[in-house]
Amino acid sequence: MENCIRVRFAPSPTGYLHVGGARTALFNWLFALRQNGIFILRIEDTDADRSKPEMTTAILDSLNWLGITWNEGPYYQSDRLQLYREMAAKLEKLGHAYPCFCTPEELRAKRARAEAEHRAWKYDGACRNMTEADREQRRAEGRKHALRFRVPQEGGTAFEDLVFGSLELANSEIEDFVLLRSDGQPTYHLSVVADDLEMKITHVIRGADHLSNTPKQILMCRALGAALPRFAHLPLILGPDRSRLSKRHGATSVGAYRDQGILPEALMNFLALLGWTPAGGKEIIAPGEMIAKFDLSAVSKSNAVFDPEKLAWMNAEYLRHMPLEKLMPRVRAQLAAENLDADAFYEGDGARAARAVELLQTRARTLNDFSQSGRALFSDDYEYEAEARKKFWKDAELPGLIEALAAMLDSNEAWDAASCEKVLRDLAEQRGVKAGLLINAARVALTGQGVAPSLFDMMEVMGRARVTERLQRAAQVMRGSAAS
RNA sequence: GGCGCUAUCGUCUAGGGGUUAGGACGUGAGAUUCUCAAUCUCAAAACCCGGGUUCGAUUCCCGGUAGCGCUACCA
Repeated sequence: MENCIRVRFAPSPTGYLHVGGARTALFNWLFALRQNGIFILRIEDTDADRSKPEMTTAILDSLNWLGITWNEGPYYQSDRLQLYREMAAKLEKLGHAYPCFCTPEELRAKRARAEAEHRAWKYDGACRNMTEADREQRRAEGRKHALRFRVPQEGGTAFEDLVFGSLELANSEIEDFVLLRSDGQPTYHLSVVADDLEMKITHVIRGADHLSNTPKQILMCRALGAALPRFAHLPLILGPDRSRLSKRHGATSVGAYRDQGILPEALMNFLALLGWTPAGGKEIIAPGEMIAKFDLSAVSKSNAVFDPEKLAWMNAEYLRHMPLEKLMPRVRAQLAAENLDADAFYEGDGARAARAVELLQTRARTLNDFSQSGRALFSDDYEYEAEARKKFWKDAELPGLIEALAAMLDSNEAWDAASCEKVLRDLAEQRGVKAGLLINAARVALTGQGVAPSLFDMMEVMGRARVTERLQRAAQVMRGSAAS
């Protein structure tokens, strides 16, 4: 396995897993599976102030929920500080790094001044060419120092990105960046290179926000005499206003979509299509097919706006086409979260519970719809929507008609959708009213809503006792509100 | 500001020197109908601008513009 492909996803636990991170994880995962490689999870928690352990848990949960699995890790950078210090020491010994005694305050001041004078600011190398004697003296004074990388002043750094193609940056554009903070903590640039090298990462697949960091990391690899990994940068995911996705765009975390009733397979499919088009152009695509078709060279170079509308459509698509036996457990879990129990409601008749779910299936956009707009199919505790009452209960004859309907249904021999429909249509004809009047009024009676599945299908599922009871109750309510 | 990257319908995208510039979401209209979905049909909707190369550019090159990224002792 010497030439094995190795990739990693390296989130920092400073927040929840957002959709951009999830997409990066997904592409790494797809690539690893496609190439028969190893997918490593690494937690970049070197910023002790901003990292939160509970965020790590949340990130792992989100990845698990999405079905993105890893072969190694999670590794924690905070456990690997020794490695970074050793690498820093090696770079310093080789003359590729030097101590910098400038304090953050001094640097901030210089930067502010440069900005005020509209000059471009880059670390000025104040400590770059300090003599060893000077360094010793400062150390003797007890002054803390950071360690900076000595960037070559000549030439440029070029690399071939698997997505963006050949790129080059003049070294003069790169400042002597910090490797080790004055408290001895490594910075991102150090730890990322140390880990990618030590973990023998072959392909660095990450967000395009790291594009401009890449030359720095390449310079470090070269200084160390190490082989370079390949790089593939992914275009960023933007909010509807084309700015980088952030909290103010509403739901951006994977967990938020889970809470909205989005299916993990729908979110995965949707994310896969953000920046990548599988050959063949089919949009609904199962993980196995994604893996088989995944190709970094087919990844787009331009940023993509996250469109929740399309996600919603795709989720509905998954909901509609999911086999009932797969859907049921998810709906049960969703109902349970709302303290509803389909099986108890249907007295243990699983087939009827499933039939109820089926009625809602083509109409549901999210899993949450089953307990929300579908509530009356799983609970006797539901409310009549004011708008529905206003629209469908306004006819003065309705209370009598609905009571008659209840009575006729109650005494009708058969109980199925077709016979319920016949009873209702016969009644409508007898009384000389349109069937639609009764149907719509009855729908509101049975569900409290103007919008619901087909009335007769619902009657069949709910059963005689419940239907007649709900109709009678509705007639009472109609009378009550007419009187008041 | 400096440096870099990117640029096809509102959005995700396909395509590519000669095409009626294709698909999907969304939008509009219609069919169906017990409401709403689903389903089916149809429609409107795009090559950022300016130069060059070429018989011919949306496609290739250059410039502009715009958007985004980086510009931390954040990652």
